[in-house]
Amino acid sequence: MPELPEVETVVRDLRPLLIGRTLQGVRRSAHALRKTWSAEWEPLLTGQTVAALHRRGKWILVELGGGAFLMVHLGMTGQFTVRAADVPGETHTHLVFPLDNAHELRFRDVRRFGSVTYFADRPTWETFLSDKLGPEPWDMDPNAWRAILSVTARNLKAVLLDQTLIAGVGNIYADESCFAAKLDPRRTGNSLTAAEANRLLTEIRRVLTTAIESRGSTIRDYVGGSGLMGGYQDEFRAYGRTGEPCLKCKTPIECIRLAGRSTHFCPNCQR
DNA sequence: CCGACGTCCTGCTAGC
DNA sequence: TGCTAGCAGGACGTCG
Repeated sequence: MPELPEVETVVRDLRPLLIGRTLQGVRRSAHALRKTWSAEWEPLLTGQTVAALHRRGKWILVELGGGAFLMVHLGMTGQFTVRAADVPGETHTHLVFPLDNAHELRFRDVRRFGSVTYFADRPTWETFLSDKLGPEPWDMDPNAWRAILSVTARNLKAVLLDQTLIAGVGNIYADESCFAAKLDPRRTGNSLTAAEANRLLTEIRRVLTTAIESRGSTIRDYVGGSGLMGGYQDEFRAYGRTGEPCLKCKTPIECIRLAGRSTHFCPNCQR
């Protein structure tokens, strides 16, 4: 669910709520997350002060004063929020970190595709992510992007969803980026001209930046770090608009299955 | 090696 | 009105 703009919003929301706060301990539910939470981490975290929050792709990194990190992935339905301790926890809250100010850092995840894991230091998580994540969209060198596309027979949708090629794009923003770039998501990477590849990267960056400014998109579960919903769902031009008229040419938006995901596009504008 | 597809999990709803 | 098949912001393992 949460893609780069939603994860970035969570991180920005959490910074003023978490930095300088001390973790008082850990409470957890009986349910297993995608990656197992280890009880051995709990004494290592307790008493640690939050020094910084970072985002890399769709991953959140909570940097602790002692040099260790909590690495969080929200999966499809994850929520990572700070709430007053006297506000009752919602169902599917799997990890609770009481803070030193009568608040709690809470990880809630209905489908449990998300995870929270502990890393002893920065090199350890950087190594863990190194073979999983390509560059951030704004760090992607246009020459490298053209090279990536030129050597693959996969369709654009599959390329955009592949986190090892470019980090942070998910199902919503893949569709919105293809629409903005006027490219048919069924096109193969190696069919794009250099100009088309450049256009796609430009539009990915623009769409993601605009979505961050709107605090991301709330379809169902997503909320920011303080519980606020996103606003970019009102700006969708392709995603979720099946059968509705294209906002440019009135042609009904089509929905097909691509890379195993529902894919929305305008068959007239996107070529 | 690359690309396609099933699987993990729960909740909601479109369509019968 | 009531039921259920199918689908949902993701990632990863397996198979051909």
